[in-house]
Amino acid sequence: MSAKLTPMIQSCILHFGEMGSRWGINRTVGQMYALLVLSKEPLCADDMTEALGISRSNVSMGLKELMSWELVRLQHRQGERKEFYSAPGDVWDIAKTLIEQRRKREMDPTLTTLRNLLIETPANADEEYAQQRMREMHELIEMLTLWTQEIQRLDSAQLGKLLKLGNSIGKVLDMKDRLLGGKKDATK
Amino acid sequence: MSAKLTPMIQSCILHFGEMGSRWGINRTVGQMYALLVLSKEPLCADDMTEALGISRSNVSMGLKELMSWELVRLQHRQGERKEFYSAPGDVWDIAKTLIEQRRKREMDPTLTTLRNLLIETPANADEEYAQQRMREMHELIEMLTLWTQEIQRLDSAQLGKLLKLGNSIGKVLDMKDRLLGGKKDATK
DNA sequence: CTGTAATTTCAGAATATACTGAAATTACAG
DNA sequence: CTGTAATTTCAGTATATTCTGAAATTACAG
Repeated sequence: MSAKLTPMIQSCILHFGEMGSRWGINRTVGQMYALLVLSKEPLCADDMTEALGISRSNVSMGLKELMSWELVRLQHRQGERKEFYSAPGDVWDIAKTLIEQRRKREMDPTLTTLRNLLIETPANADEEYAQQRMREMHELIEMLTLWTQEIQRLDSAQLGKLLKLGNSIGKVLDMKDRLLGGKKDATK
Repeated sequence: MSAKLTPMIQSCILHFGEMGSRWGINRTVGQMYALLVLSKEPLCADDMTEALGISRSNVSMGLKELMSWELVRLQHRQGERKEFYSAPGDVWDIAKTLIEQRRKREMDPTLTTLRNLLIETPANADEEYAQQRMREMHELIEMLTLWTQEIQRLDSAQLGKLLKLGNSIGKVLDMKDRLLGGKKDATK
C-alpha cells in the first residue's frame, strides 16, 4: 500500500481488508471497498491501484467482483472514457445490499437443496432422523429469508427505527401478543 | 468420502461443506458439522474419519475448530477413553451460537477499530469525511450488536415467535409508533 | 505406576486462491 | 473510420490454506 492515504484511513482500510477475508470476499476486495466508502469523490481504477499498491489487473477483477455484488456504482465524466466508481452514500443501503446478496448466495441455494432432499422418501431410520433435522433447518432458513425480504422494503429511516427497537425485543414480543395474539395464537 | 452414508445424507453434507467454505469455516469443517447435526447418536473422531474419508488428524483439527465455536458438545462413555461429539439438538440453539460467535469475531473487533479511529482529530477534509462514514458504520454495527445480544436472551420458542413476526415488520413498526411513538419521536 | 488406546501436534506435501504483467479487447473522441 | 486511452482476460507465478502421516503427548484402565 503506497501513496497519499493518511494513517487513519489506511488503518480503516486494512481492518476491513482483514474482515473481508473472513467473509467470502477477499482481502484486496475488502480494502478496495473500504477505500471507496471512505472517499468523498468517485475513484478510477488507477486511483485504487495507487492507493492500495496492487496491480491494475487486480483492481479490475476486484471491481468486477464488487459490481457482481451490486455494491458499487459506475459513473462517467463528460468526454472521458475513464470509469469512476463510488459506494452508496448511505451505510444502510450498503447493509441492505449485503443482506440481499448473501441471501441469494447462501440461503436460496441451501433452501433448494434442502427442499429436494426433503421430498425423498427416507430409506431407513437414519434418513428419517436426518430429514427431521433438515426440516428444522429449512424452516429456520425460510424464516430468515422472509425477514431479509421484508428488510429490502424498508427505507433507511425505517431500517434505523427497526434496529433501534432491538434493545427491547422483549417489548416487541409483548406488544405482538397484546395486539395480535389471541387470534391465531388462541391455540395456546 | 467413503462408507455407510446414504446418498441423501451425503448430498446434504456436501452442500454444507460448500456453504461452509463461503463463511470463515472451511469445507471439511462444514462437512463435519453437517454430519454431526444429521446424526442421532454422538460420533467419535474415527466415525467421522471414515464417513468423510479424510485423515484422522484433519478430523482432530476440525473438532478443535468446532469446539472453539462452541458448536459441539463433548461426551464420554463409562469406562472408555474415547471421546464422542454431538451437535445441539435444537437448530435455534445452533443459530444463536453462530450469531454470537460471529458477533465476537467480526463485529466486536470492528467496533474497537472504529472507535479508536474516531477519537482521533481529523487532520484534513478527507479525514473529516472518512470519519463521518466511520461514525455511520459504527452506529449501524453497534445496533446490530445490540440485537444479537438481545437474541441471546430468548429461548428457542421466543426466537421462533420473533422470526415469525418477520413477515410483518411494517406492522411492528406501526405498533411501535402507536404505542411508544410520540414520546421521543415527538421531535418529528 | 505401566501399557495402551486414544488425541494432538507439526513439518512437509498437496491444493486452492490471489496476484501480476503482457497481450487482447473495447470504447469512444476526434 | 482511426488512433489511442482505457479496460479485461488469462497463463503463469506467488502466496495462503488445507491436509496428511508420523511422532509426540495425553489419559486412564488395570
